[in-house]
Amino acid sequence: MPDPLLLPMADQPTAERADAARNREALLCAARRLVEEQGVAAVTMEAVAAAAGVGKGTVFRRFDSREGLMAAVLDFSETAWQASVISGPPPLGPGPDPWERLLAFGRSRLESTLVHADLIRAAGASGSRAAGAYSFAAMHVRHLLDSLGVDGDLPILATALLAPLEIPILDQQLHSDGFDVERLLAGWEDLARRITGHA
Amino acid sequence: MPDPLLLPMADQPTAERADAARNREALLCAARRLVEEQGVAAVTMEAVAAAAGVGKGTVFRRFDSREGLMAAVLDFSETAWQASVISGPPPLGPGPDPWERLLAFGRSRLESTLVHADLIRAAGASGSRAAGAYSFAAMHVRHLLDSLGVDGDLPILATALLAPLEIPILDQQLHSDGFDVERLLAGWEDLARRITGHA
DNA sequence: AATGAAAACGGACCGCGGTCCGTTTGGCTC
DNA sequence: GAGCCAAACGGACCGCGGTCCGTTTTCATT
Repeated sequence: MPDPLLLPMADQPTAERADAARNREALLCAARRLVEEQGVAAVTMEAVAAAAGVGKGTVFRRFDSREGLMAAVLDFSETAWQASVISGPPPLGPGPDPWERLLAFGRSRLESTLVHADLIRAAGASGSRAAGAYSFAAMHVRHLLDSLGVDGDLPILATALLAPLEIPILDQQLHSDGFDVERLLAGWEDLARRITGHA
Repeated sequence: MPDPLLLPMADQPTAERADAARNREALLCAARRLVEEQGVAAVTMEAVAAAAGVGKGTVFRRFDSREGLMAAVLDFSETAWQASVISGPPPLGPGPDPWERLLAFGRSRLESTLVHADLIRAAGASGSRAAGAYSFAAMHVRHLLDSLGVDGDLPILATALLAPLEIPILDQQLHSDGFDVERLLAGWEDLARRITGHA
């Protein structure tokens, strides 16, 4: 019988077994290498499995699907970006002027999305949103809007601001419509001005 | 030697051969039936080919890919909707008040997108945009914005208005964030008000 | 009607994402 | 350390999207 004094520790429901954790790490590592050496298209589940020295079934057990694996790879880069938004230097990081911060956010988000475009596309539905109720970006924008004294349905307005920066919309504008990045950025800042009512 | 007097007629480069046209029709027909009887997921290229009584290769020859086929099926419904926007009854169709028309457009577009959601997802990148330089919807919104006297980069502003009505964004808001359709619609109208500067 | 070349056809074939299930392994308890 | 069970493993297997290429059909020309 387990000691009842040890039970209330309430660690996570069931931790990951040692071999499982090791394999997860090896797989993520192999996937990252494949992405940067041969591009996203070359990242086959079988290739990743082989590169990590495990069976194909294991990849699926750890990441559910190719999209899940891509999302995990993406998360790696994404986390660094989030950190610079939360605690980096102004104007992107915390600073006195929310408006400047919003502009910096838009520019940074646009760049970051374009850099990881292939990965985001490959991550499918998991490419844009995080695990929690709101994605990090939505929460942040909502917060900035609040700081700017905007009133209205802030979660919805935040989405309206983020939507034109999502990959499907960017793809259309850049590749079908032929707009260039400068124009998109200027347009986005205009949109932000109209939504916030900022001078 | 071909008669030079007949050459300058300049009909379309090369018309579709009779059997090809017949098969295209049969395939589209079969695909539509499969969609409405068994859902989009059941629409396999092989299934469509079998239902139309042709070989699998023919389906690809006519529609390039599954996405292409889906886009063709979608186009069928889409055309009817476009007609009602162009020449239907107000407020969606032509009328005296562009603002009311814009609101009607948003509502109608949202509904239509949700109704065909599965098909649009299956049509991938071809799901949202048309063949020409601008999709029909973008052109229409751009025109309405112009009628309302909005100034700025109208193509970009039109995209900003359409982006929150695209499937990926709707999916996130409806399924991850848990917003309901009423709220999305109210939010969109607010967005339209802010963008146009309408009272 | 005969003919010849371009276009269309069909189905075998390939690669990849995803599943299944018999086998192995890690980490408990005694 | 022995023994047990849940968890993890691995690779054969399946279905589908997409390609390829030898065969058939259409149609313009004569």
